[in-house]
Formats: sequence, C-alpha cells, structure tokens
Amino acid sequence: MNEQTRKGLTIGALAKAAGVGVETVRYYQRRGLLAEPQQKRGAYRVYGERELARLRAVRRAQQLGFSLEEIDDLLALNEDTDRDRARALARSKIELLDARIRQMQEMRNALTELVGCCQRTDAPAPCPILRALSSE
Amino acid sequence: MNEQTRKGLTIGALAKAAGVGVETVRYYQRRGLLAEPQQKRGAYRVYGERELARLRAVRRAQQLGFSLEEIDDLLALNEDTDRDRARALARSKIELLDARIRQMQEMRNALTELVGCCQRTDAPAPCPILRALSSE
DNA sequence: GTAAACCCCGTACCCATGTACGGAGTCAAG
DNA sequence: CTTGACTCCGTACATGGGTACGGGGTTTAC
Repeated sequence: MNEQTRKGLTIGALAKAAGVGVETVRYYQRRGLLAEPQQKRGAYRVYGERELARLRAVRRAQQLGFSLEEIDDLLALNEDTDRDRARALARSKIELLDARIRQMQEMRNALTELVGCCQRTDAPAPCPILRALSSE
Repeated sequence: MNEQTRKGLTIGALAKAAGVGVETVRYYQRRGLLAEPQQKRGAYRVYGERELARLRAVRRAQQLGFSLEEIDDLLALNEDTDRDRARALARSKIELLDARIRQMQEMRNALTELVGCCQRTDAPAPCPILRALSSE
C-alpha cells in the first residue's frame, strides 16, 4: 500500500505526504505554482515524486521567508533557458539570504545572551534583542 | 530641525524615520505592538527614540520571518518578570532560528552552485534548489 | 491670521494565503 | 452492487498585515 508512492498518489495522499491540506494543493495549482500532473487514473489526477518534492520545497522556502511568487521564480531558475538572467536572479537572492542569515545570527546571539545573562540579576539592561535588531 | 529627534517626533516623522507608513504606526498601536507615547504636544502625540528603536526592530524581526505576535513576545522577553518563562521562550526561538539559518545556508549553497555550474553546460541536472529544500 | 501641511479617529477596503462548503461524480473494499 | 471515503469544481469566507479615505481639528510658516 506504500508502493502508492511508486504507483502514484491521489491528491489527498500527496497533501498528507507533504503535510499540507488538499485545498492548499489545489490552490497552488490554481496559482500555477504546482503543475497539474499529466497522468490520471480515471477521473482522478495522479501525482508522483516530482510533485511531492516540489510541494515540500515550497513549504521549506516559505519558512525561509519567501513569498509564493518568489518561490516560483526560485524553482524556475533551474529551467530557465536564459542562463544569464537566472544567474543574476540567483545572485540577488544570495545577497538577500546573506543579509537575513546575518541578522538571524545577531538575533540568535541576542537571545543567547538573554538566556545566559540575568541568571541572577534582574537588572533592566538595555534590551539585547532590540540592540540586535537595530543595527543597520 | 533635526534636533526633532531629541525634541520628539510627530507620528509622521517617526514613520518616515522607520521607513513605514503613518497608518502602519497607528496599526501597531492598535495591536498593542507599539505603546502610545506618554508625551503629547498639544493634541499631537510625541514620539522619541524608544519608539523609533522599537519600530525599527519590528521591521527587522519581520524580515526574519516572525509574525507580529511573535515579535511582541520576543520584545517582551526583556521585561518579563518570569525569568524562567522568558528563558524557555528564548531557547525555543533560538532553536527555530538555528533551523532556519541552516536551511538558508543550504539554500544559499544551492544558489551558489547554480550560479557557478552550468557556466558552459545547459544540462538539466537535478535541481540543486529542490535538493537543498528537500532535506529534512 | 490664513493657508498648507499635518494629526486624529473611525471605518472601510485590499492583497496574499489559504480554508470551508457543497453538490455531484468516482473508486475500491466487502 | 452498494456504501463510505475520496475527488472534482466552483465559489465563498477567513486571517494577517496593512492601506485608503474622509471629515474635522491643530500647527507652523509666512
């Protein structure tokens, strides 16, 4: 019954496997973020690994702070026939990621400080979180 | 005229300084994310550095993928009188940040690969972005 | 002391991202 | 061959995070 994964998934199974709702899958299809599968079993669409991988990737990328539109761009990079354009877009996303990563690390440090310090004191020091987030 | 920053800002100046709209400031106030300033000049509220810093911090944290509610929690950590609770929350956010940072780095690597490779080939290799995003 | 620019407040509207609903058709197990 | 779970499709509603509007009061610069 788990060779369904090989044999093909119904939309429900796909959604479950990716940890999203059926309606979400359909929504992504409507938006063009997820292609409708070519294959069908009778009247029902049949999904495979490709769709599952993509669906999971969408969720991941979303958690990284990208919008569905950006994700579409991102996932299209590979297919892009205009390699130069693709590379340029990729580079700009890299810069964006770098900036976010840096800030997340600052925030992380601030939180660590917060956890570590004040083990004993209740002094109202200048908020390390604010400090971490206020750097340009 | 720029000692307004010392003397106090109107809502418009505050918004501008933080790079948001006036309506956004008011919205944050309504949500309780930004306290209304105690001071007023006549009928107009007067804002200071505290508010500006906080407002900027909100924007930053937002870019890091936190919701306004989470941001409220985060910024409240410092004030929290229940230190244990604060520490626990901080720890959980640290883990979350770590996970996101890791994934962002994977994604960054994938993009770098994408930029670097295929300088000459147009071979449809397995999408590095999908790969980066598909790791659990 | 008047005009432009700005604030206040309330309410309504907007976009992205889903979620829910409901009637009708379909599949697969028993 | 029936029954229960599932799919399809369309449309409507929800939530988060704002944004716009409008009537009226206030400041400030001239």
